[in-house]
Amino acid sequence: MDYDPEMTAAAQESRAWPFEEARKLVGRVAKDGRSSVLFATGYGPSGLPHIGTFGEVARTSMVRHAFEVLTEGKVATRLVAFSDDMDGLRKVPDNVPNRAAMEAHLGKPLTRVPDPFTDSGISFGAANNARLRAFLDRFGFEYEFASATDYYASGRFDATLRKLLAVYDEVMDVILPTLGPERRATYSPFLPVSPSSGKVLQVPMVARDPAAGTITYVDPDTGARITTPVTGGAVKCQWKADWAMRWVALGVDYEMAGKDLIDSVKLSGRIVRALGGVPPEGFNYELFLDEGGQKISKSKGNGLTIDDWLRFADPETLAHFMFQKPTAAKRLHFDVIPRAVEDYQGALAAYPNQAWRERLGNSVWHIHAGAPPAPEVIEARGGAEPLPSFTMLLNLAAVANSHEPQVLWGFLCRYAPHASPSANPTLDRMVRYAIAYYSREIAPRKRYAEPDAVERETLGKLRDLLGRAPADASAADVQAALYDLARSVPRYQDPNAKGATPERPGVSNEFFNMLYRTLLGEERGPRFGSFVALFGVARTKSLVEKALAGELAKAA
RNA sequence: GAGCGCGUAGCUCAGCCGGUAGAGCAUCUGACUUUUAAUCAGGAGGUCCUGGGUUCGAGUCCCAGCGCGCUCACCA
Repeated sequence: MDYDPEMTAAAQESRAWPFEEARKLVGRVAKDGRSSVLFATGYGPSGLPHIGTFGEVARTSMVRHAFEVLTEGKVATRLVAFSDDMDGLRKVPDNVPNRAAMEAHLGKPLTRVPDPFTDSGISFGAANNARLRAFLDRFGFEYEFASATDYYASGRFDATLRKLLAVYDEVMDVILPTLGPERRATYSPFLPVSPSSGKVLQVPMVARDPAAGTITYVDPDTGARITTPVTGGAVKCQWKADWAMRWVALGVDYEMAGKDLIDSVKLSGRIVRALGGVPPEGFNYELFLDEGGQKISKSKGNGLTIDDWLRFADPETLAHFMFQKPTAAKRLHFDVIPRAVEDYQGALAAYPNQAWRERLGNSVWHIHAGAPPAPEVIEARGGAEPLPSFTMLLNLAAVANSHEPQVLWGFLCRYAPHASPSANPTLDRMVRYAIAYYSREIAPRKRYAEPDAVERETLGKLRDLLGRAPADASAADVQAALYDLARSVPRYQDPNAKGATPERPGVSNEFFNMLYRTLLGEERGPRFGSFVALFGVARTKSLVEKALAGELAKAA
């Protein structure tokens, strides 16, 4: 891999946050002269993959790439996406089917709970892991997936688990002062998996033997006194101890976390020191809030899911959102998507003409690991033009009242005759996204007006006019016919219109506004002749008939 | 109680290493169109929360305060 000297020079001074983060690691490497660093992200598969998990992987990847540039590729890097899938199922999620069946598995490791979404016998933990990986793969992240269940069972944690048992008292000294009296009575960094019920138990230790590597507890279901090794998957760690144990066992150098975990990061760091290790670098990003300013959480099911976002925009736009100010709380809901799309496109368009200094602060450099694609252009007005903005496409979808990409393409081709879905794949995706967004967010809010007597009569004339018009009537012809129709209705006559004469009155805006209100459910709309030409004479006629039958106003 | 974020135009926000305050939307004016919204040109609008400090110079850095909000204090 070659690095542009001007770029690496600019990187040393860049104040973009991924570089600031990466510099912490540069210092760490300089200290002990090691040849590789390990980045980690955590994931709890107790619910569908969280948009925050994507954010964490995206942001960590940005730091990783910044680090590689700073060190000119001389230090190897790895990124582990670690799934805490041995955690006990605490609560049946609200958004799953077969909730009653799932109740029976409360307390068991997530990899021992059947997935409620499928009948394939796969576990809930494994299924959610697969869902997360599918998305990370779709975006093209480079990472190694790791399952806690596998790591525990395979013995990869055994050495560190024994060490944890040896420093048991120190760990208790770190954790106990932070707990309330009730939990303090039962706390243990080791959570044995009950051989009788299969549940992950939160029980106090009655004895332990560091030399043998065993703990002893009383099984709450059977009352039996059980001695078990802490190794080999018989025991899982309580999560702050788990985090610390994992950091030490894997040698994690960098892991970021949400600000709700600030205290946990501190405590886990102290446990790492008790284990004789050095806690990883990292920082705390602000949380994502829903529309009402509440923390987005999988248990509440509020806020956007990854799939939600991808119905309306490319993954890159979500990565762009994640790049922006990770230390500021951000509302993450449908309304922010169009803006993220436009900002991303703007950043992509600006990139080629920027100096390195600006490029390294540009989100697209970080999103695309230093190699952003050339922005797509559209042939129009005899030259290459930037793509129409997403809000413009949304406007088009709204005024065209259409759920079909072809109708939008009809409008677009008037502006750019040489554009087509095959020549402009990005634009084609945006058209589909715009329609999806329109259908989801805008169409349901339409309010169709019930036509009054005069309006009904006028619409009746319009229906007859459309019935007589040829199927391929031009926009101009329809427009002219509309004006003539409106001229015959006193309500819509406007003697003050430009070019109006007493014999041939002008037409007031009120006529068109009436059409929009009754036919499109909007206050404003497109040039109606153009709309008819693109939407189709027959379809417009049936739209008018529906309005006359009161179906539109009733449905809304 | 502890920790964190935010406070800039009517609204949503940007503002990089301190150098005469920006964008989008909304609004207003004009052009164009047979008076409609995929058009164009232009205008108006700000005590950058407050008070100190550093500086030749502060929206930006430091200190204190006010306001709003979130998170953690059970679990992960």
